[in-house]
Amino acid sequence: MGVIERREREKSIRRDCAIDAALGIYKEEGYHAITMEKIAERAELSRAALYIYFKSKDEILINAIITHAEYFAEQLRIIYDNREKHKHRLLETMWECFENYYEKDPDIFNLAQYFHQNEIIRNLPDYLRDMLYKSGSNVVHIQHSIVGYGVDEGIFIQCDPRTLSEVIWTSFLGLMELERSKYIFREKSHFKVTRDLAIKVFMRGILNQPDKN
Amino acid sequence: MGVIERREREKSIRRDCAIDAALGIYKEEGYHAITMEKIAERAELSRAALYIYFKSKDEILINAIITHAEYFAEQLRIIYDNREKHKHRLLETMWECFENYYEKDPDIFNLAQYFHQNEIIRNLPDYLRDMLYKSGSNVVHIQHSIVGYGVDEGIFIQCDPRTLSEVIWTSFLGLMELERSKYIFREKSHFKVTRDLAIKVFMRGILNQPDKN
Amino acid sequence: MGVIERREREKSIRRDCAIDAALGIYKEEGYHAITMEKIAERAELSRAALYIYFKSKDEILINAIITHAEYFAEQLRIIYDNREKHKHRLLETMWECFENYYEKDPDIFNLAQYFHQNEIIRNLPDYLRDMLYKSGSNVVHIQHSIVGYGVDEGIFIQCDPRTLSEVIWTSFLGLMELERSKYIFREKSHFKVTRDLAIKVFMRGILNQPDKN
Amino acid sequence: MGVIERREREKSIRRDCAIDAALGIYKEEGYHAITMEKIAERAELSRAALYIYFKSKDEILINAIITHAEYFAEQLRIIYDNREKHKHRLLETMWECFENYYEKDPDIFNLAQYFHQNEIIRNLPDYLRDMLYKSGSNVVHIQHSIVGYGVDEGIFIQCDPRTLSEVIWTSFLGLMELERSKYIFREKSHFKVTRDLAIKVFMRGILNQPDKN
DNA sequence: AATGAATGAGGTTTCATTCAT
DNA sequence: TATGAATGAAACCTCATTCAT
Repeated sequence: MGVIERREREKSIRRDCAIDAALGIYKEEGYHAITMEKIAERAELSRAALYIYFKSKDEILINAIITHAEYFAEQLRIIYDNREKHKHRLLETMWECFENYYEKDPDIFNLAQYFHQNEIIRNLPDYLRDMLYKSGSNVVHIQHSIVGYGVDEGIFIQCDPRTLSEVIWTSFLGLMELERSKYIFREKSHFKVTRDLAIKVFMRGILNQPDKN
Repeated sequence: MGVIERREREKSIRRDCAIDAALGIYKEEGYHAITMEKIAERAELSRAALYIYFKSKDEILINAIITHAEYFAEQLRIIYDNREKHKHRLLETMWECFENYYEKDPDIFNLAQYFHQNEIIRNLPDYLRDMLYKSGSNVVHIQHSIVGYGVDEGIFIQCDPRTLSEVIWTSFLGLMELERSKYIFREKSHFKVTRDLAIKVFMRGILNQPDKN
Repeated sequence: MGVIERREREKSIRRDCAIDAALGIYKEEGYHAITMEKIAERAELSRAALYIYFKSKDEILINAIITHAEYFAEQLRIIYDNREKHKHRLLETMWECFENYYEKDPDIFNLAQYFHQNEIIRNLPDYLRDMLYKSGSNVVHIQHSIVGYGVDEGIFIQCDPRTLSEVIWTSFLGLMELERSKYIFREKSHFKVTRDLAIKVFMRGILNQPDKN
Repeated sequence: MGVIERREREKSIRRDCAIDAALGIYKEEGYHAITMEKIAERAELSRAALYIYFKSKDEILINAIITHAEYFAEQLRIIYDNREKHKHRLLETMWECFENYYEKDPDIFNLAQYFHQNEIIRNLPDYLRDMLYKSGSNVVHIQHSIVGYGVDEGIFIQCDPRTLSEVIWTSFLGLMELERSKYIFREKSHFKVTRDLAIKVFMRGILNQPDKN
């Protein structure tokens, strides 16, 4: 038993190695540069060995995304569990959580967005699509719960909580996309300024009594 | 003379054909599926002929984006020129313009966002990067002007117009990114609902006297 | 008649233009870089127009070589015609002629050698091979005559004049090949020194009474 | 261990196969006809497999040249090591060595000359240029040593040995170039006659006391 | 006579994946 | 379990040449 367990653990370590390798490449050289050869090299494995742990290249990437999403879901759950405590700063707390998620690993965040595009998903085999879907649903579900609480408590404006949840997420996404395309449009230093204004505007729009804040 | 003119027109038509073909493929099969062979086939040209009209595959795509951006800039300019008339619905008018831009060809919009990513731009030859940059700057410039007007007139909250312009654009971008990843998260019909709430929230946050609207 | 003549002359000028263009490219960028497009551009003609004056790309190049060879043959003929005068410096005079030929246009000289390679010639259509052959024979023939005179007069060592003619030519060729590959083996400044020693050695080997010189 | 060794040997064999294939094509169809597809076909490998063993097409050819040059350098070294023994026939011995080198594989010899041309080298990546350069330098260096010995011992005429070494090499090169272009100018059978005269003339020019020989 | 447009054929290289060992 | 070797399939791009006008 001990042997089997150890093996399982080793296997799991190797999987993580490969996932990290893939992300490292994404970070340094971009999506196009992720090749099985490079992943293998970084993970100190042979290319063929990767296929022992993963069925395909996409599976590696999807796993990277899911791992990250799980962390995100956890953080959101913590907020929900302590919702009473966060009552007076619910929106800010959510944003901070989003930003943590992003900042923990901006590359993986972007990779996730990349994969969530229609085009990519369409060409995925079913089982990977399902993995992605489940992981995404989970996150969405907790977000809904938090926003639902905010609406119920009269913290947010009165509306359908699922929809509002999407709007909040949306406003964050847009900011990140701006950040992503910063190269072409704007100097980097300006980003924080834009972010701050975005939050301000947003709070004004969503909170029931923005003045109070 | 007539001959030269006709030739120019034909040439222009063929260029457009190629661009359309590329977009068609993007629409149906996604970015990765765009190959010179497929473009050629759709445009009813040989692969080699494409290289008469464009120096490279990227040039085709960049041209698609720029053409579209020019249309967008034009629409924005019209708004600016008639800013007095739009005074009472300035934010809505901008949003409608954004949506028109998006809806005129959602694929090209997405393609543009795709190309604006750091990773992609980094690997573009200088002359294409410049084309993209100029086209982008132009749009941004007009947006700034409109928002500047809104701030000056006290329609929008008091703040730096360039920053606010970015925030507005950002909020739209996020919505579009949600739309893009709709496949995984949500049923399509829900999009409009989310959109409407987003606008409402946003107007509340940006307009000086949201009640009046 | 005048019209026809003028046309002929114009045609001839255009041909020369194309030939010059091809050589210019060879000089500046090397054999691989010679493309019909570049030739056309330099000759201020369209690519298609080149095919009015020449049946193929090779024909242009072969013509370049032949034109140059004719000049060479002429110079050799002048030496032969004045052989009595050159009696006391016959070998030097020949070498000087070779060097003039080379220096007039080193690139075309090298191009000629290039084309004279088995591989290239084998793939030439018959009519071009014949042109090359005739032009080459002509040069060889005059060289033979000069060397024959040198042998008859006892200036050169006693041997078959055709063979000796080849040996002389050979010794020159080798030097040029060294020059051609100078990049890899040697600093340029050293070339003249090598040349001078080569001539000295050679005169010692060929002349009947080298001391006298 | 045995496994690793065997693998190494097999790998080496495959590399040689590819090199041989390339040379075979060069021999039969000329430089321009060398394509990766043909090499692969002859070496009974896939095109992609070639890229396991070599980084590029040029690398295959350069390797062919270097392998051959190493053999040449070895032969020259043997002469140098036994220089005392060869004292009375030093020049002839060198020539014989040159001819062996040439005859062992005339095609590779010609290919080497081809690559040593300025134009070709200019477009080579640095690491290949260096390989070529090192291999060439090595050969040149040993030649210099031998000729240096000949000059010191008073066998050759008194002069700078490096320069004389180049002159000797040059005279051989020229003969080979004649051979290469034999197709156009002369019947093959005549080559030996020319060669013999060339050597005779050359010995007369270079040796201190040609009569003695 | 002249040309813009078009193309067929071919070139090098890349990469995810498989398989024998 | 692990891997070195191998490959099929595809991608982008080039160029000499032809043809309709």
